[in-house]
Amino acid sequence: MKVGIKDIAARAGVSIATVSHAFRNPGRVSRETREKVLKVARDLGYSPNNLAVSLRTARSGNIVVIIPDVAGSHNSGIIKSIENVAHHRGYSVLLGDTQGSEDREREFAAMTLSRQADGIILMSHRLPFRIDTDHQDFSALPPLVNGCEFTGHEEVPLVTIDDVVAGEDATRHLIEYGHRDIAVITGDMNSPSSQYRLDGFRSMMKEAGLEIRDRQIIFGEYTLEGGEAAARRLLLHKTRPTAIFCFSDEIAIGCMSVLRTSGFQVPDDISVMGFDNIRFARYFNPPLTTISQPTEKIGTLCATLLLDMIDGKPPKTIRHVLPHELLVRESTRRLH
Amino acid sequence: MKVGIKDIAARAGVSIATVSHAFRNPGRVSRETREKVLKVARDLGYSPNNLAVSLRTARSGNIVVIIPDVAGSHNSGIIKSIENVAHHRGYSVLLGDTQGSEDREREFAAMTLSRQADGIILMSHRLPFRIDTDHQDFSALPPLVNGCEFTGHEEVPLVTIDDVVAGEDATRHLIEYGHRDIAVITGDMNSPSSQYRLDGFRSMMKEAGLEIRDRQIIFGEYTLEGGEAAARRLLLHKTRPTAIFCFSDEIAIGCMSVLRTSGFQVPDDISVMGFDNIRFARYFNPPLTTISQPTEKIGTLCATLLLDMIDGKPPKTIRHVLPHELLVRESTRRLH
DNA sequence: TTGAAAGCGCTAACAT
DNA sequence: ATGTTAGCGCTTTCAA
Repeated sequence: MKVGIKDIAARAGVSIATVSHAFRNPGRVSRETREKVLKVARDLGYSPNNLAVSLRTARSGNIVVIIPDVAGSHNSGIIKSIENVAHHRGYSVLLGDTQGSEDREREFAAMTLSRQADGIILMSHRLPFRIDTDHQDFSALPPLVNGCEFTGHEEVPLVTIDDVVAGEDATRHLIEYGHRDIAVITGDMNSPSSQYRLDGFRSMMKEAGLEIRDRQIIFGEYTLEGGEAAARRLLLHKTRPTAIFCFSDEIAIGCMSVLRTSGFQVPDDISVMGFDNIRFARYFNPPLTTISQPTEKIGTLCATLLLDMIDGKPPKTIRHVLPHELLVRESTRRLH
Repeated sequence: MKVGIKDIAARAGVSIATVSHAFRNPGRVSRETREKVLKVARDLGYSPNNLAVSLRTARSGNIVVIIPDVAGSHNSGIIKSIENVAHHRGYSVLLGDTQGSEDREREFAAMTLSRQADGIILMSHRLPFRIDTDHQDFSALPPLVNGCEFTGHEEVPLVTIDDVVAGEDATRHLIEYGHRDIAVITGDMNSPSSQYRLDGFRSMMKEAGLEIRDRQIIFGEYTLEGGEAAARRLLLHKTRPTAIFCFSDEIAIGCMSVLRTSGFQVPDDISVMGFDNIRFARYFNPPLTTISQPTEKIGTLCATLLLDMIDGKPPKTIRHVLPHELLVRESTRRLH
């Protein structure tokens, strides 16, 4: 039933080596034998067993992307562009949705050790290997690029935006709009990018001589529900901010929904600022002011870098900082 | 550098068969040898070459999900739940984002032929195989389950909702709210589920004795931009509908955004109804009235069915119709 | 231009 | 309980 290279060889009256060459090394086989082989292959409905090919060539043709949540709007955009370049270069992508679990990060990363994947795109802040025990040094790591997050290892190629500056830009916008009482809703603070954004917020507030009330910094998580919960805590207090800087658009959307049901108008009563510029941001009511991340470029660059590494071309630059952009729409309002 | 089963065998002073058994067939090896083997394996940093295992066992441990757009909110939710059950059952998922291209559907499906995947979850309305030529009959197809769409082949296990009834339910809601002038914005009409929804709309309108103006059926596509474009066409005409039934939430969101910028209030001037109940639907302003699809259940069932098939357990039921639900929120309004 | 043969790393039937 | 051995399906030297 399942036809292999040797069935073709038998039927075409050539050796299996010739069949193999006919496919991968057309130059080493005469035109006519090649055509004969190809025809027989077609007649027999042959399709190569890539497992065997991979075993032999030590190249699986897969890359694995390790990401906390496939369904997040920002993430799925990145995945899509990764898949796109991978496909163009003949690779498939294995999906590693970790839900933030370090165990699962490790499991997925182990697919390179077990030869099921040739490299890793890691959207996490922790390296899924024990450098000290599993690997002697970084050169022994499988091809790996770190996207959007920073593991703390300078040796690992990195694709990201400048979260500190982005945090500053967002805050500056609010300040320029006359806000003095600015709250922030962070995402998971285990992630360095969240810390950087908060650093940016703090430095800009300080620069403007504005006071930061600890109570107005809500440590949340990167979800719609996180935004809701945080907004509720914010509204509870006697004094309320005039603007809220949310560390993701999803947080902002969750937050705005609570504001609305609590009777607040955005931006008339409270300005809300997001982060990411997910697809939905400009469609929201009101359209979301946000920091735009170059989602597609991030995915494309991660994949390109990784595939180059797999091909033996180490990246010229280790640290790739892509430009972000402040997008002022209608969820923030100038005071007075 | 790369340690294999035979390195362990050598170091532990046993045969490679014993090493293999120590891992996969612990009962067939004495306690002490097994422990010795395991220890050596750990010391040497052994990790099995799953390519070799797969080649030998003829089981890749991968399933491929073929889906038009990974980044679509409805889709990514399904993928996430597929990934979840796959992972629990020891499988990985290969991502097949096709952007609607039939070629790419075929390419991804071919991964089963090339043994890189053991089965397929197909979110498309066309079978990526030529039944006549590639395969004699359906029993020769690789394990396959069809999700959310219908290929027209009754033999292929199917997980879906009843789109006709869902279309009727949506339309009935609008009619019950007093609307007589109802427009619809469809998605890609190549997809049978779109056709079914439209069938449902038509039959319900007819049942209510309401007139359907052809001009008020806009054939669009399942995107935010599709919703925008369709809404513009709708608004252009002298007479306007009082309600718009959109075939996806994304369409509805695009549509509402155009309504808003054109000065219309939703639902005061025009009611808008979505479909899918994506995560964002209830957070929208106004919260979206929609038909809820059991996203997670769809993914879970698809994966379970497929994995069972791979394990040699053919599904008892071929056609799985999951319940949908009308969710009345605030984007539709009772007339008068 | 073609073929013989070794072997990628592992599993599993069979033998001991 | 452990070992021997024959492959899984293919690529790739090396020789003819």
